[in-house]
Amino acid sequence: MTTPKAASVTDPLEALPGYLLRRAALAAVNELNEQLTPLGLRHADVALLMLVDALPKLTQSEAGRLLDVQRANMVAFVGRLQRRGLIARERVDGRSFALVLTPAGKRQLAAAQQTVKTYEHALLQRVPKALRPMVMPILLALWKGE
Amino acid sequence: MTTPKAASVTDPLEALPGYLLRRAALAAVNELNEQLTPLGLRHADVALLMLVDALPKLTQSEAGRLLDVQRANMVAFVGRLQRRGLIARERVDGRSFALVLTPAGKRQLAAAQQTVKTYEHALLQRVPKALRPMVMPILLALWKGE
DNA sequence: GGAAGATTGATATACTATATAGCATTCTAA
DNA sequence: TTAGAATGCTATATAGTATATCAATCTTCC
Repeated sequence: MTTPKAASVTDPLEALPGYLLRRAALAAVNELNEQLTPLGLRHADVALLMLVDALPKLTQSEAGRLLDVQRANMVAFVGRLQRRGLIARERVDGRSFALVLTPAGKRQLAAAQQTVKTYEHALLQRVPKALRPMVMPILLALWKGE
Repeated sequence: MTTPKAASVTDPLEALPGYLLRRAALAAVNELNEQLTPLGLRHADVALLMLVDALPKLTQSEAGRLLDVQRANMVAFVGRLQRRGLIARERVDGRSFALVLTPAGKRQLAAAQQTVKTYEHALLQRVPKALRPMVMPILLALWKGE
């Protein structure tokens, strides 16, 4: 009788909440990215589009702060979406612009929202019903300490 | 009276569990990495050390599968820890080796474990006591659907 | 026992995400 | 009005991750 291997082996990392948090997040983001590929978008793109849509007159660096993306990295990020005609920059100031969605951007966002909605729903669905109401409070607490 | 800005703005992304999951995980990993810098380790290093310690005779590519790291990327990863004298490779097969901790590796791991323990504890502490027992089940469910 | 296919470690390579430093321009506050 | 802060930007570096491919070795099945 051979010793059963990998399958039955106990991974000690799975006892660590921080590790689970990271693995769960990676798996989830990858899944979302896959589902977004038909739209030619990545999760970060959709996040920015949603942000710009929800917070009109949002500035490029304000968006960066909300998304935790360096000012320097926002340039190419926004630039790419602008080149694709999804976002426009409107001077609001001698040094900053407000980001706005173009009509095409709004359409793309609407499509992406559908995907995201389905994805988020499926994600929650994985959690046993009884625990589901605790998901958001727990994740918020883990992120910001409430 | 001016309109209050960024601080009071409602970020629509914060209503999405998937987004919270990712942000929480990023924040947590960054925090752990900071706490590990005195040891010259990154979170992934510690994960591998823990794995190798807990699962003796673990093979390089088995470790990769558990950590979800491509075989190709395990080469440099393990190589770096080997070059630092923390891990050794023992031929077990014409084509594969088992990974084992060197004495120095065991010492480094012990130190790292302390850091990790403190970190994991602080992480859990952020969650209100009543919700704490649900953290692990929820994260496991989000990751693997139970 | 031998051939076909799978597995392992490795190399090369590329792409994404992210971080820092520095710069010119513009705004804000003392 | 001047000192300091903020903004967008460039350049650059690093970490993480992905794919394709290779030679050597192992496994399976006839």
